[in-house]
Amino acid sequence: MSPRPRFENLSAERRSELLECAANEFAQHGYRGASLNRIIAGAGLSKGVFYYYFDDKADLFETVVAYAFDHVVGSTRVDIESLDRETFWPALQKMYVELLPKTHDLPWLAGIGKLAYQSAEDPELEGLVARHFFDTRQFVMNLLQRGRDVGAVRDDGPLELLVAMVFGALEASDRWFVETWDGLSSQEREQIAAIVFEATRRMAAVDDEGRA
Amino acid sequence: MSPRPRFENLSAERRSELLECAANEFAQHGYRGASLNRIIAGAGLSKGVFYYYFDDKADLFETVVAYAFDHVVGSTRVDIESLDRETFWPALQKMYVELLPKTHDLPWLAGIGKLAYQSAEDPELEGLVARHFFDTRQFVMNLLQRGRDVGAVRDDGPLELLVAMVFGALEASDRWFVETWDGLSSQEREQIAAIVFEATRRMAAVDDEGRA
DNA sequence: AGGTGGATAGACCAATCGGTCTAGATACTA
DNA sequence: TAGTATCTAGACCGATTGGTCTATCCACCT
Repeated sequence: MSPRPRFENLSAERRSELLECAANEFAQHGYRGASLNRIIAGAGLSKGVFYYYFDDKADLFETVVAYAFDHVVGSTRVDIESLDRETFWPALQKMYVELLPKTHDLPWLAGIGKLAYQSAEDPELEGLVARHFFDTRQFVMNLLQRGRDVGAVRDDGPLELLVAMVFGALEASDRWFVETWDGLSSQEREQIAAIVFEATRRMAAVDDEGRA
Repeated sequence: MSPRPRFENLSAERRSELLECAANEFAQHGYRGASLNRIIAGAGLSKGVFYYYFDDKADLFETVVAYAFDHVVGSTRVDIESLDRETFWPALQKMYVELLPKTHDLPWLAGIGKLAYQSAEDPELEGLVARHFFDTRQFVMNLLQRGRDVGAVRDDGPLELLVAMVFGALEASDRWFVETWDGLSSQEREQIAAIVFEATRRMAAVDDEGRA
């Protein structure tokens, strides 16, 4: 009865086709606005087969969110404890530039991330996406807390606020990047990515680090 | 036949009740996800009276957006040309702290702003909200461009990118503020508002200004 | 050949969607 | 009192929604 094990039996292509088709629909129209019928038709499935693999719309949404989060957090591994005052920001920069191309290759990723963020408050979805969202948020919180402990991150305000602002700025830059990506040379991309990171660091770093 | 003049005849209470009810619904569920029936019922109107005052859902949405934008831009007047290197950031700070309480009193404001932002790409809504959105964006662009001209704003990247990041960070901080507002003393509010502004300024200011 | 369970297709359902239309209430004018 | 314009109410419409159910097909086993 549980849909997930069944779904794993599907061929990887059909799985990812459905998931990315759904991700696009969700990213474009939001959870409620997304049409399940459109997703199913778009992925070339019949009603029957969809409901054979999934319980309902919410189940699909959770799977999509998990799929998206796996793409991101699955590719970022950092040993927080090993970071110190000197290595903190360079390590984050490395993480950022490695992660950035993904948001272009998988343009729905940013959309789903934003959607998970805002739908964390939707009562109908509460608890479904909460875990994934909470995990990621917790990871970033731990990261910045470590930054504070080693004296690399400012500590003159609530940590949650700082996390929110960093997320917000990076999300906005991602959106800009996705729109502009094709018109940029790889050289420009690197250059601008450096600017984005540096600007974000200025916002979050302690005063001493605020200078280049 | 045009709905706007008629709508102006309604009592101010019923007008704002409908508009804010609609704003909440739109902010929560997005344009497509918002239920017109729910809005109408929530505002205590009948189908007939609604369609007597409005053409359709899109018309209502545009009115709501205009209502929200008026609240914001109507209360901010700044003579861009008069800003110079010394007065630039202080003037913006004054603007910010005056604007901030509004996002608490009118919590749907931030939601509508974000919605207008993202629905500017929805083909069905194109042109409807575009003007309001474009005007505001243009205003901020002009503002930061002036900042560049007088040497107060960094100019090592695309201006659009900088605007996007500033918007993103401030929007995120707004969201945090709305959630946390009630638990803060007015003293804490001022203090944190100062931190938020200072962090944002660090991101956008030229290096010399990055220091307190 | 007959049986069994995984997989698939699509007709079908009640509920809801945005939107239309008619009937009537109210109020002012002639 | 009859007429007219401004409102208000809600029944009603076709389309679409998320979701159910039955029939069939196919592979494998005996």
